[in-house]
Amino acid sequence: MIANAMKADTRANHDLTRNQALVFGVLEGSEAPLSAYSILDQLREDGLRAPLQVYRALEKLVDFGLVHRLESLNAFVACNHPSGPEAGESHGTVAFAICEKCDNVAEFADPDFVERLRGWAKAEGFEPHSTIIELRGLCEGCCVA
Amino acid sequence: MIANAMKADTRANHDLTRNQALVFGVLEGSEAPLSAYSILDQLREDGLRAPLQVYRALEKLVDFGLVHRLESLNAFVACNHPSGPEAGESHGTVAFAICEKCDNVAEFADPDFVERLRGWAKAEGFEPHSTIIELRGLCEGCCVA
DNA sequence: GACGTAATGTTATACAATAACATTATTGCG
DNA sequence: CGCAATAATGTTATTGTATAACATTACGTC
Ligand SMILES: [Zn+2]
Ligand SMILES: [Zn+2]
Ligand SMILES: [Zn+2]
Ligand SMILES: [Zn+2]
Repeated sequence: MIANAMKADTRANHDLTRNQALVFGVLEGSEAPLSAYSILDQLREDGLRAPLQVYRALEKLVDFGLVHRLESLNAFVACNHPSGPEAGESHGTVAFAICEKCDNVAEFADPDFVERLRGWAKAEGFEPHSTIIELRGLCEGCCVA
Repeated sequence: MIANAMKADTRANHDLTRNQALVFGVLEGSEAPLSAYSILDQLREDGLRAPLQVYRALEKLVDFGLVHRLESLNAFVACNHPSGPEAGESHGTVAFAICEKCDNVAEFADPDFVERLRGWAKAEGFEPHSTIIELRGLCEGCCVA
């Protein structure tokens, strides 16, 4: 699968440490976003014992652009951008659509939308260093049901 | 002051209970967003003892549209929409620009980019029930300094 | 006054994140 | 290699955020 090859690449590019690789692995294998503590629970067998070990790995992974933090959930997801993590996106603005029924998270970036936000900021003299956009609701599958 | 009169009106319209009025009062009097626990600290003299008393009041105030929750801060602010709380805004989409130096929060609503978001959602079949937009950065005053 | 509903008070607990400190790899260089 | 700088790890304790569960009290309505 091409997407997996790409992910393996970016992972290698960043030379993930053991803990980072473990945490990233759990997130990659999960459909839904996960809290740091539930990640920890899945890594007890691998020797992780303390929340801090997970939080430290997450911090790096977020820096690398491999993982996103969802502020409205206090949870984390592996990057699932259509064009792959870091394809010019990792340092751009991303938006998330979070289904409250099935926990699916769709990730997207709309340049026009971002441009409009930037326009408002500029007019106000506000200098944004990060932008959080999270839609909560029902995904297509859960909407009809 | 007209703004205060307006706020008093909306407060009266909702017939705030004692605890709700106390919590709202603290938020109105604060420049920066406040956590539930720091609100509680300011209300010990008034008889409040437990976090739940504050959280319950906050839940109602958010429902009324008098208060907003900032997801990226785990904190709350009194509504400061230009046209006043509930001026057609309370059930619309609002965005926040949060200064990380002085803690000032600017609240704004841009119908155009809300429309654009809605367009994306519709195309994806996603039915949003709430939208979170938070810009983190430096406000005009802190930007130059 | 009896009933349903909403608000309140209280205690205990769950969940999320960081502080502080000791230890161990890794890397780059003289 | 020997050594210093840097980054990653491990561990314990603590702080901060939010809710569960249950008992009680006020309030509107018939
Ligand atoms: Zn991404
Ligand atoms: Zn869904
Ligand atoms: Zn508002
Ligand atoms: Zn500022």
